[in-house]
Amino acid sequence: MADSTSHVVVAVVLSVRERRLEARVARVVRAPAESLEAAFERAVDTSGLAHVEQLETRILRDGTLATAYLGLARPGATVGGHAPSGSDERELAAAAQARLRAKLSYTNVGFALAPEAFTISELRDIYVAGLGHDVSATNLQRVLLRRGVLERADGRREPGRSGGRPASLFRFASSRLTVTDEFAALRPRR
Amino acid sequence: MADSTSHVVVAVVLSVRERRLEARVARVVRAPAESLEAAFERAVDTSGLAHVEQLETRILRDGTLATAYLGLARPGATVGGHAPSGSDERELAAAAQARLRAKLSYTNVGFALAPEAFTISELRDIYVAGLGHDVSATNLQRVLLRRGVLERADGRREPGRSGGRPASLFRFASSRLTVTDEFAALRPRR
DNA sequence: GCAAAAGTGTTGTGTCTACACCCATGT
DNA sequence: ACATGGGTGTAGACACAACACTTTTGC
Repeated sequence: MADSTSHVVVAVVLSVRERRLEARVARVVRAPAESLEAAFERAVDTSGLAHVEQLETRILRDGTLATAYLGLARPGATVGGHAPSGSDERELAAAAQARLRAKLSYTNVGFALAPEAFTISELRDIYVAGLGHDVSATNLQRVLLRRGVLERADGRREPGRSGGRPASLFRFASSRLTVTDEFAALRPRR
Repeated sequence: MADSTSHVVVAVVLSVRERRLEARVARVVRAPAESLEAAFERAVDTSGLAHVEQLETRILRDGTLATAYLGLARPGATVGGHAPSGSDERELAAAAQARLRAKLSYTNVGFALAPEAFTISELRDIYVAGLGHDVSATNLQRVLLRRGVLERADGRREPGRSGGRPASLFRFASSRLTVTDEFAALRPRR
């Protein structure tokens, strides 16, 4: 572990469970001549991941060189790994959370945390967990529809025993990361 | 170089010269137990750099593990290194450029490319080079002043022989990276 | 009918682009 | 006087938050 010539790949996988953002961590020593992606795939079960991106490379407190990746899993996916433990893992988990938080605002990355179809309230819970602050379902719907991130899906969700209007279902229009909020400032002239 | 156990730090330094964005690249093998920052400082003259951040880690085509950094230099700083050559270096330079371009829009990172004091036209040239598209001096001034990124400096620039109104000087309010455009969307409720 | 949950209408605010117009200098 | 470059005024487009109101269900 503390071998100064070895290279470790750390996977930080985030997902929303029970309205909370959960982080799981796994690490693997990259074999010589092994690609970073291959090492990552040995670290976690990538079949449950809807999005992966590189986070950062640093030297851990024990002297190991480590490259961290962020993975996003939809609810219910089996992820593996363990809860972050130790300063390095906690810092990397925090970095992953910060990255997710920023990208939720200006990309469609929510697709990687949401199920296939969902109501706006369910999506709201996911955004609240990911962003760490309250979000209005009303405005969330309007913003994401206007940006073309969401589209209506067939069917509705029947209300529970306490009643209420049945909710329509929505889905993400794309499952590939795209930047949706071209910055209004300093954009090219038409 | 192609030793699969060695770790290389690649510095990509961007600066604006003659209204063009120029990239210089330097690389260094990181010594065992050497920090990433120390290796970076061996690669380039950091005294001329106003901002540094990590770009990405990848395995180069020759099999070497490489961690790339982006450095930004003000005009006239002596940088060292060489023009990007080879696919890897060109791709890393392109990644650096993309990163700069995005950050110019929503941070104050322009401070790292601009001299101490400058006219709006001069700043406009820097933004045009960094963004790769045309920018209106009128709106650039207003956006950056409104965001508090720029402030007025003392003095004016005398016109050249072709005449024209003398230009006032401005400076960046801060020389530390800050995100200036909190995304209007999905921001926390007050 | 009443409570609960979902969704729409509407208003106000802020930030941006575009462009007309005014200002200060050299020749 | 006129050209040149700097800077301001202002109008219009757009995206957002906030909140009142309507819709659709269970009980």
